Amino acid sequence: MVTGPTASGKTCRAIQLAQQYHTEIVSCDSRQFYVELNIGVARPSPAELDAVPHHFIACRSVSNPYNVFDFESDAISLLNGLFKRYDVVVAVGGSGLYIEALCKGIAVLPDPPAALRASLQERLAVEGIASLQEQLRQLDPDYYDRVDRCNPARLQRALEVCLTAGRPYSELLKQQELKKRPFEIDVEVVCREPGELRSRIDARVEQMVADGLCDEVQSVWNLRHFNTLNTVGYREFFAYGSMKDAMSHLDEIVGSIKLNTWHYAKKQMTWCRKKYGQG
RNA sequence: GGUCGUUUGGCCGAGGGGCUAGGCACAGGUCUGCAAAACCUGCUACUCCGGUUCAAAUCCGGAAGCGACCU
Repeated sequence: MVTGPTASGKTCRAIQLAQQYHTEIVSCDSRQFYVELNIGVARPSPAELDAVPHHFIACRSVSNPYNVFDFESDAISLLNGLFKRYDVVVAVGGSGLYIEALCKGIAVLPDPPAALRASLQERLAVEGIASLQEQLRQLDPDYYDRVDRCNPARLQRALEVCLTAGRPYSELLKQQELKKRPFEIDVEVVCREPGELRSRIDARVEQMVADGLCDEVQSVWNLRHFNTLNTVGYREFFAYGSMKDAMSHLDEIVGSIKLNTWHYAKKQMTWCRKKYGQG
């Protein structure tokens, strides 16, 4: 497993390893799954994809979103197949949660009905966060004690599971055992000095623009309401009402993309530090 | 040289005698189905020197910087 912050050189390292072991690559990148997203998510180049067989690149549409659970089951069945042919398989990605799911498994939880999700969303808007907090406190006091109570996303998630299952979310999580994978996992974190990483990010953003990022954004403009497009490199354009409007502020957009990418990289480093003691 | 105005943290920016907004940046962190998401914590500044006052970033003088206009 090759991981690390964005723009650290994971793709390159993964290809190098895959060639060394004469094997294939499984991508664990929550944005490179999508066929519509290429330049802005730094998908490996055609030459790179050609050099080593890659899985889970451009295999889905933004309008048909994916989630960690789906990824975990797809990845495990894929790996079961690959391990019949290879002793080693290279996985690569910077999406921490996806990597954790692949390495350790993820709880099997009931699928909440879409209507429930929508109604929680509406309650949040109408009644405010306190209402969700109070309900969670009643339905799952244990989880209430340790969640980020000000985080609507977590509150909603916990509530939708509690309400769908009829049991506390924390209890369902506790029942999950860590899966023992039928293979060993070595994690390699690709590290860079902060200053160097920042320069690499800036240079990569410039390159994306030179490679046609604006055209790509234009091509997904009508898909912007999909959450998958709430992504650095795209949302900075969507903040403007139209592509034309955005283009007249391109310098500012490029500046925000660089900064937001840096923020993202820092969060990834925090995650790697906690999970793997590096980064 | 003169007149008027202005000076708030790394940056923007409110306030305007005691309670020291807010935002951004920066630093650290949380994490089991939207994760390139969402959220949390830290960071106490009022140009300088005097004065008035129990108390001054806030009022009064002066200095310096900046700006505008005048000569």
